[in-house]
Amino acid sequence: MNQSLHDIASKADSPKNRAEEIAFILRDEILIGQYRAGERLPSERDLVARFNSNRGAVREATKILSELGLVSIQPGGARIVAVEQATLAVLGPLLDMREEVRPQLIIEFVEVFSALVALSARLAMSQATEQERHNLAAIFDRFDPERESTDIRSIMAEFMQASIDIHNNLVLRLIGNGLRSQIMGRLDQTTSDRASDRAFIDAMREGVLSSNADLLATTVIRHFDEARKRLIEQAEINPSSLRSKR
Amino acid sequence: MNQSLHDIASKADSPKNRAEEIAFILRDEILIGQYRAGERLPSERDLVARFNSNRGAVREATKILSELGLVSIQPGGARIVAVEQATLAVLGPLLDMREEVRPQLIIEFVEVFSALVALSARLAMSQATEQERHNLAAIFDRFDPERESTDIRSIMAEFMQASIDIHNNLVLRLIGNGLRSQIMGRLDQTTSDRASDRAFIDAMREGVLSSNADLLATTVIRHFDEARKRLIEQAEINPSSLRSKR
DNA sequence: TCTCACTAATTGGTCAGACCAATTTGGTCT
DNA sequence: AGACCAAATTGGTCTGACCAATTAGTGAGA
Repeated sequence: MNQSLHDIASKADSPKNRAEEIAFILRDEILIGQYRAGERLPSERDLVARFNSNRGAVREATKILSELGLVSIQPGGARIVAVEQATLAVLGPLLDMREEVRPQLIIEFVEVFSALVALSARLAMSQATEQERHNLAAIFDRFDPERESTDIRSIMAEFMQASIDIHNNLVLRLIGNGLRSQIMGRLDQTTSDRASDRAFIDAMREGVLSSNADLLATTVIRHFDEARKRLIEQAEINPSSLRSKR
Repeated sequence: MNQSLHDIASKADSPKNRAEEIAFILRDEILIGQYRAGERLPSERDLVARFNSNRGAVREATKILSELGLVSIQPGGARIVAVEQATLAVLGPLLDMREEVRPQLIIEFVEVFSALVALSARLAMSQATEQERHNLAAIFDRFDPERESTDIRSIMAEFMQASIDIHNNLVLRLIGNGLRSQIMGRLDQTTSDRASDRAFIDAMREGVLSSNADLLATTVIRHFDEARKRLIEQAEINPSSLRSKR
């Protein structure tokens, strides 16, 4: 019955219908590299035969792939597009499927996320009311070094969301949505230095309460920098082709 | 015959088939606010009647909307989702359709883009070979204060792409793709101080050649900050509901 | 009058088969 | 080799049908 917790936590996307089922299979095959960029996707009729389905469903599936930016559909044939031209929505599947690139990809995510959280913090500080700053600070009070459920990662995520609610930058919000839905929930549990976490959290709370955007932003960046270094160490211990071709 | 130039430049998306045609119309209606979030989308059969089409095409259209994150399709009916939960792909249409939010949206874009270019510059500097730094610097040599075709904006865009090619951060690249396809080409021509532009470009070139990531990043941020301030001034002169609800 | 259970209508999901227009392909001729 | 042409392939469009799940409506009972 209650298998939802596990499913949602890890490999997230379960197809809602036949079209998505087909689309996800093809998507994964493309991400694995089974087709090379520029190559032709099998024709709709071939896919119908392969999946024992009908053209309607297959067409909806290829529509999805096209929307992901993974294929380019034209009369005469559909062609595979390089992953580098796709949308953020391929990140999740990429994390699930390509174990070799996973460590590197997570590091790259941290690099970007760090800058975005720092930016969001600055923007929020520049226009937060006293009430909003107070609410923001309250997020950090949830941190409890004893309890694992309140790890710094979820606090960071919540802080990101809350700061976005304050400055209300739609561009930042949409990017945040994409990153959250693709990455969060697919990250491994990592052990971090709780004392160090405590220090970061305290610094951030102080930054928020004193409306010190610089302190806040630099603390955010320092925290993610530490996380990044830990990730690099792990990746080097377990050398799974860091900095490899994708 | 050669109408492509104009079309590509402004309102970019011309539907490739009936499904996209329908999808774009519905998308725009949703973005305009014709349906409120949570409301039900007309049934597929109703849409068939309205667009004089068939269910296949209509279903492909709603599939696209679902992929954009604008509607949530379930057996029993499809519902409109809040714009804030969509993907980056709604930014372009939003710029095209909602004149009132356009200035604010562009400012928000600049805020985010600034941080991302700065990040990209830092990452590139941290691992660029001498050859790569040289090529990067060459981009700035294209700037010519006399010729309008080489404005600082296109140089910045090219620098962003080139720096991404160096550090090869996929997350950053995908976000960059999304922003570029949605925003670039929809920005108005703005007049900027060519002398000031010259100064920024020179500083960036120096930053690149001396591998001074801090100089490079702060210059990028200063430039976009100036651009942002100009945009705010323009928006206040032409007061089209800045900081309004979306 | 309200609530709940049941029924009927609506809706999305799936499927088969057909025709068109454009592209692609393969062969032919120069 | 290269240009050209005809045939096969491919995506685009359309019709009509049936199923399963949801929703909305109705009526019985409290």
